[in-house]
Amino acid sequence: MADDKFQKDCKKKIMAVHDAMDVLNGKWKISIVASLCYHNKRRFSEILNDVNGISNKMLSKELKELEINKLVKRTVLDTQPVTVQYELTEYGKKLQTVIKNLTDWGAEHRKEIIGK
Amino acid sequence: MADDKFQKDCKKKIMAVHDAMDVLNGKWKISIVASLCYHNKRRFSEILNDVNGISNKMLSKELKELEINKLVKRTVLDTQPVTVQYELTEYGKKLQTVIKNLTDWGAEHRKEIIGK
DNA sequence: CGGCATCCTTCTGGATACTG
DNA sequence: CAGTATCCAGAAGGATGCCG
Repeated sequence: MADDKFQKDCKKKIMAVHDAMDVLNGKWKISIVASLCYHNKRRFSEILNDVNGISNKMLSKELKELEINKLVKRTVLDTQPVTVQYELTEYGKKLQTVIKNLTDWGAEHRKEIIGK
Repeated sequence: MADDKFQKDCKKKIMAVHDAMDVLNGKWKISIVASLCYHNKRRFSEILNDVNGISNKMLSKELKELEINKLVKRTVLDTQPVTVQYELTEYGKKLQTVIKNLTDWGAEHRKEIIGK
């Protein structure tokens, strides 16, 4: 039946979404990507300041995971003392649309809660 | 300086994204929303089947949280035995764009990993 | 500056069984 | 069918201190 095919298609899509979220799990990962999305190149301490409430341990850990998943590129500049720059890879940049949508939705959502 | 304003704007946007993810935290919430996004009206056991790997406990819990945050509407139909229908609220439907973007990205991402 | 190591608490979520 | 209850392991994540 065609229903069957439709059903299977939906499951596939839902799994795709789940896969996407697998890479973006953790309390801060999306915020980090957002920071890099809005700033292009960004240093460790700058991201630490961008993302409200994150600890250096978590930033370090989640950045590493994002790097492993090829969303983020890490560059060490040999200044004194050491400076490290992070940026989205071409692949990571494909999330920009998602981030922007989430930004809009989040801003609206905030109004919705504060409104009460 | 204008730089200062830009910086503040970015922080606001990043916080908005974080707010959004606050509502969508948990391992399964986005997948559940995706299921309701692609199916419109959906029963408890159907979602259980849609979302691969979720337990009834988690489904129940996360649906409740989504309901509290006004993303999902729950309707009990008085059939025998009881049937419960879930659907996105108008507000929740505003996430459809995000879900669709994530679906596309997730599908691509899957290729990327399997390709290796 | 950009981390890593350690400790410790809280939260997450799976398995299983039970209820109206 | 649509949940709830309990039990419990392991993961997440905060605080703090140390290092090149």
